[in-house]
Amino acid sequence: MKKSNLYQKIYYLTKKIPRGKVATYGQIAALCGSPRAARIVGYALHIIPENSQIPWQRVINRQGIISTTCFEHPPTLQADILKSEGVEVNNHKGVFQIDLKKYLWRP
DNA sequence: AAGGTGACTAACA
DNA sequence: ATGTTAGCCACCT
Repeated sequence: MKKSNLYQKIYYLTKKIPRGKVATYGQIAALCGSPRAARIVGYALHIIPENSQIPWQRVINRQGIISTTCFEHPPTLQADILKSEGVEVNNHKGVFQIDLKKYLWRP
């Protein structure tokens, strides 16, 4: 069950992202104390347990773009959930983008 | 055990 | 501005 301390931190911090806000992979990594572990954050969310209660949809890349490739969690679904939480998601020709100036979580 | 991979970034050309 | 390159580091095979 227990993966690694880093993963636990990632999941813990992701849960702290408030509704209506988003965070970037690098941001989560930095809060974990590993500023260079952005890719690990992505991987951690990729293998996220289904019943984990973790708001994976609130984590996006540095450009404010939804970058999931996971078949179980497609960008369309992520965009829908975010919109339902009050986050503006611009569908720019199949690329879902969010205004980080407005919606980036600032701890 | 060792090499490959990726829901990333920042730095260059 | 857009495309390419190189670091990154825990997990997977």
